[in-house]
Amino acid sequence: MPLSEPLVDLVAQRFRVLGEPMRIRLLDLLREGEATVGELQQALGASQQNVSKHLGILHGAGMVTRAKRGTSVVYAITDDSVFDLCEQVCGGIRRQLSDMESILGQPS
Amino acid sequence: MPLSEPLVDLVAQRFRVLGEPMRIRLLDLLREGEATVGELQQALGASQQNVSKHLGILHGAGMVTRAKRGTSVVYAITDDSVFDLCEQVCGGIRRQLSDMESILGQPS
DNA sequence: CACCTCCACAACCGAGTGCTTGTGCTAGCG
DNA sequence: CGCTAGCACAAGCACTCGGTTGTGGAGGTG
Repeated sequence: MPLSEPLVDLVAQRFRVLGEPMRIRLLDLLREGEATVGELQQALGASQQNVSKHLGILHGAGMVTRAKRGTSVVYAITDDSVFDLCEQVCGGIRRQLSDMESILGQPS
Repeated sequence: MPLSEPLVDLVAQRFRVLGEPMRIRLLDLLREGEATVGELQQALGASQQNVSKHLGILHGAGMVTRAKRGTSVVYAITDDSVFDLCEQVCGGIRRQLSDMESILGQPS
């Protein structure tokens, strides 16, 4: 049976959140542990406002947690299952690359 | 160690392809087997050009295969692993919903 | 209290994208 | 050969979105 329309929208919205390189990089940095906005900003070399904006989107999607510690704000991964998604995607990319190489390796 | 920049872009691009409701619906329809553009168009109630365009994007990402059969073009899922991704996302959505309900079910 | 740090929110702009309209091309059919 | 069906490509338009700039507020520090 086909998926319901609202569920389709939710799934698409979730994928769209992960469809930005900077957000992928933020999640990848938070993979090693919690970090403040300043630390992430320095690690990425981006503006503070931009980093904060993307972190807000990730927080709105429930993928990261926000906690105030002193004057700083600490972000952390909510659920490690996000990395399973990235792992599957990386696996798919590797598979396509190997297919490409096997084709290029045997010219007509 | 952090992910390399080109890999981050590839992963984000892949997620972005799945970040459109209509493409999710197309993959969901193809889940039951191969189908022509006209069949998918009728099932979705969308324009033929729009369906063809999204199918082209899915084909460019290597997620569906294209084959000409008579005057029609038949599309099919390339790799079933795409559905594992959707399953994980749906699982995450269900988890968040249950968390929301558990919070709303216990008012302060 | 004055000052600075750290961060989030809002407005703006340029680029990307989804959808529509229009068109051309290929394959079957009488 | 003329005609239709089925599909992909291209241009145009409206919308979304990512990035920058500007600003305000919360929380330490002297």
